[in-house]
Amino acid sequence: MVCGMDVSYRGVRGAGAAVVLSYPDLKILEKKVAFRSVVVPYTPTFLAFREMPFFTALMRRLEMRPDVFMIDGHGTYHPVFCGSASHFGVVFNVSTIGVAGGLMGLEGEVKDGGTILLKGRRVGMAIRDGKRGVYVSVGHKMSLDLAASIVRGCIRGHRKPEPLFLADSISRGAIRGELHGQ
DNA sequence: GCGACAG
DNA sequence: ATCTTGTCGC
Repeated sequence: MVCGMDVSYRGVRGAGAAVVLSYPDLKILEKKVAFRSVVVPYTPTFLAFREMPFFTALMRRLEMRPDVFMIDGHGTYHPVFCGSASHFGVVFNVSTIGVAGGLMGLEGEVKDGGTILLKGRRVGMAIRDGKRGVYVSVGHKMSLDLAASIVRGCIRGHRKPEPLFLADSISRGAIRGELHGQ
């Protein structure tokens, strides 16, 4: 089972969504949403501090035990090799994969074909389906090759792999729905 | 319609 | 990430 997690915002309010899918058939097994008010502003390379409260709430609500978590953000592709996907994996001691739509332009960053090197370390891979692709990096307890293989196995005709595509649309629908309930 | 993308 | 509106395309 693979679980996609993402957070959508509307002003100070945010909605986090976790979607558990079977693998490799990608059938939805569980969905959870958690609302919170954010207190931490967004600062590049510190995304985890803003999103962890949502992930923690979602982990409390999840009933299933996914084998791997897919996070909308980077893993080892980070100044200190610890992006939000890594941070989350370490805190909960689970396997994680970071998937993001773009690079940040970090110091010591080199693109070697589809491979991303950071200060000489192989920290990411570009995975493309159509015109634009996504960047995959290891979060925690996972090899880059397996992470890339799993992400490829979750692509279903969208730029983002299905677990994140679903978590993204569910969290967006949830935060917009909260507006209508006020 | 839904998703991608311009901007 | 979000705001907003239209257009192109499957």
